Amino acid sequence: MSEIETRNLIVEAATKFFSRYGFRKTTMDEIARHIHKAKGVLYYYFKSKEELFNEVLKQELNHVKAELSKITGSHEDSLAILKKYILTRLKLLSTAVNYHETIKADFFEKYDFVKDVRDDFARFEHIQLTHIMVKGKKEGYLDIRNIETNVNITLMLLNSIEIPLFLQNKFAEFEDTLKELATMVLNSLQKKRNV
Amino acid sequence: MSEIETRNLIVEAATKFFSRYGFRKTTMDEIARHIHKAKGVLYYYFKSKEELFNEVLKQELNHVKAELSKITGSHEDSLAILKKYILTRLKLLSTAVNYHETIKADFFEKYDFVKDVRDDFARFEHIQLTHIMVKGKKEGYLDIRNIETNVNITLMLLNSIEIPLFLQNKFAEFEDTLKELATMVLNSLQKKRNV
DNA sequence: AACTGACCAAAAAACTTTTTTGGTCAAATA
DNA sequence: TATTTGACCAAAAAAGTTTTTTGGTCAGTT
Repeated sequence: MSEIETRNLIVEAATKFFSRYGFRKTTMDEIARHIHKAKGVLYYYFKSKEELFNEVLKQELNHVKAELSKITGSHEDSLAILKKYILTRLKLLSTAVNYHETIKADFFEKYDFVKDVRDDFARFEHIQLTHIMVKGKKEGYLDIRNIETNVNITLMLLNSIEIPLFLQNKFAEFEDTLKELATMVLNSLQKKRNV
Repeated sequence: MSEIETRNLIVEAATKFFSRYGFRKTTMDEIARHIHKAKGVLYYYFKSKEELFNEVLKQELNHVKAELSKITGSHEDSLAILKKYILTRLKLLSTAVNYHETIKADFFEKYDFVKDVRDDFARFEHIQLTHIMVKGKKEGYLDIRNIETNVNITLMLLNSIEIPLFLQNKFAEFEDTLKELATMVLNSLQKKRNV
């Protein structure tokens, strides 16, 4: 079996178990058994359990990044893009259970080993939102003096509501409200003239 | 010693210990010793440790409520009131450590016994914000179609950011940004004419 | 009415034993 | 040479046990 195939099988199986049981409750042995291999082979492809989890998380977030990139790159106007971005981001992340685990860990043990992947995602989002807002300003839709500040506040809000939504399972309860939330964020950035 | 005096002494001492060590690590005996009384006397005034903590939390939140009421009742225009309300709310709650403990508990054990006090505070805030927004609409400052929805979103945001701010100790880091956040919320509700 | 101090059951903490698990590696396979 | 294996080990987690602490009670005192 080719190296890449086995590696993929491992990540696939790991994704299954990590998603269902979480990092701690998943054992390397059960991942190996699931693909009918000896446990040792996992260590041929991955340095440690932490690195394997890292890879799973990375792929989970890569999927989100790919979808969000599509939105940012589309040819709609920046208002529509921003609204779609916010709603899609929340929708996609709501199913990213390994990502949820890492934010939950912020209150407990801390998963230091996922810092790089999470930082990468944070940087990605910063770039995307900056891009959208610069575009919006150019097009005259958005009334933003300090783009950096507005990007940071928007990201802070988006990150903050993840906790009630994903960790306290209020996503279903708030799903409709989220549209209003997005509208509110748009509203706060939109170019208008004071009455 | 009069009944009310002793009761106050107990609550005062309890506040001290609960604030420093939290609900679980504080013992009824040390509270009693601190006021040079036998432990049994605590149970003359309070049904249980939980009820005593409840009283401490209640007073903590009553202080916040009192300050916020002053703001809501002031004679400034509704935009200024709303901005002050948001900033003061966050500032005051940032020092309410027993309140922090109860939101932290949402991720762990759950302190069911504080539900009433917290619900009461939530209702209070709902009323205050509704009042401010109704006033703002009447005065023509705010452009709000559905007040109920806007109140709920604003509260959801305020509640959400408590977690990074208070539990992950990012209050100092974000303190300056909060002003911008308040401005952003105001902006989203303010009456303007689309360009 | 307000308070005490001895008392108890239950829970938490501390300690011990047992089991599981992450990780290694020499040898086997391909 | 590139993969894979299975036995192996130290360390950690889990399970089990003992000891200590603590919330709560109550008969009796002030």
